[in-house]
Amino acid sequence: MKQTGVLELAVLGLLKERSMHGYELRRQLSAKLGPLWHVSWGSLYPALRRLARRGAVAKVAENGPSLGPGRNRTVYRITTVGEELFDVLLRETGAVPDPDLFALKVAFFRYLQPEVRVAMLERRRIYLQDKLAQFKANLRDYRERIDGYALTLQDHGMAIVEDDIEWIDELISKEKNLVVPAVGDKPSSTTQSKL
Amino acid sequence: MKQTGVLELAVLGLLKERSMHGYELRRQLSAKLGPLWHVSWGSLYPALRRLARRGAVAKVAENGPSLGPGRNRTVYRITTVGEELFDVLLRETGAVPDPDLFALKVAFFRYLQPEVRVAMLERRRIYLQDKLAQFKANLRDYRERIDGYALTLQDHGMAIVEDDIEWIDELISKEKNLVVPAVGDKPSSTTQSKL
DNA sequence: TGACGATATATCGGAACGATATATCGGCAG
DNA sequence: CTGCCGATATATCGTTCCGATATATCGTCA
Repeated sequence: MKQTGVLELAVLGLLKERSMHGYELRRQLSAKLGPLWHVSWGSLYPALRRLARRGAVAKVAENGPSLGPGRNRTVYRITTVGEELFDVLLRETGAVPDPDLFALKVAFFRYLQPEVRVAMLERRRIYLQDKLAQFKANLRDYRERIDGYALTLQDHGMAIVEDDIEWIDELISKEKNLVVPAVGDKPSSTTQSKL
Repeated sequence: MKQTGVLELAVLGLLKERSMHGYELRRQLSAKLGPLWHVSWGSLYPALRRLARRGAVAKVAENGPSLGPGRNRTVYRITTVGEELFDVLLRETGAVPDPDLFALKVAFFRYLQPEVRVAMLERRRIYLQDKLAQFKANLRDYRERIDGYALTLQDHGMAIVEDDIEWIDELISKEKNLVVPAVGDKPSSTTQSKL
């Protein structure tokens, strides 16, 4: 059951913006994520089929001669079932250990309310902090028994996780600055954020 | 064909140190890499079988009553075929896009000569620099068309890659300091590295 | 005209994962 | 003493995802 469903979320989120065929789906995705995640054909087309089988996406009537290069295109649109599925997948509570999946969720943050965004970021923060603790516990137990290469590997791993946490914290504080001030607060023009 | 062979390399490298059964293989691996990589049973045991089928590992005669808790253990040892395979996999030239695989290779650096280590690190550096270029090109082309979340995602992705490059550079310079000075060089006691 | 690269979809085989099942052992709480 | 729990240990199922590869058409430029 490796149904992380990362492909599903990606496809649905993009089709939410507008209908597309597989090839363009991939282009749009790599525009959004850059080299962070490279979708392979061997996963994209099957994912599209799975979604179609589930009724989450549907083929758009293909017509008109000469629809540009490639010609043999199958344009998909998202259905109401798909919209609901997208919402479920996006809001899904849980640790989200897969970095690709988390990145995707952030890429679709605009579909979430600020509170939900913050909640998700804080969940991620806890996960990362836990990972950091695991690194420390591991080094405490095995530092003597591993060589310098394994050590620098884990040290660098920790540094990356720490960077991740810092980034998450920045995102959280940006989100909080966007929340409307409570009654009685004096809004200051210097706290504006233009994310 | 996702035969990155990351499991194969891991198992062979650990069995090179000493014979072990599956459960302990996993413990040793997580000691070496910490939470960097978590091997699942669903991949470890099949990998062990694949290696056995290839003749790279063999079962050690299992005997004696009461061999500790769990009891039903199958201890594997590496064969000469396995030693050769390990060498091939470890030295294998190529981009190594999979970070887990690269981490593993570093974890087994002690089995490589310093020149080979440096060559591998420099290959990795090129790969990362290329990735950075891809980020830049992608932002150049699409910056206007993506939202702030996608932007910060890619920015952070770049920062991580830059950190990675710095780390690689540190490793490279450490390796170079370990190389015996050329004839005519005055060895200085301050350039010692105790990696 | 024909070579070439971009566009477009499809499929195959295999690797890895998460979940789960099963069984035995040691320890310790009741 | 008994019953339960957690650690030890192996195994398998179903699914996802990947890399490679095949196939075909279109536009372009020599």
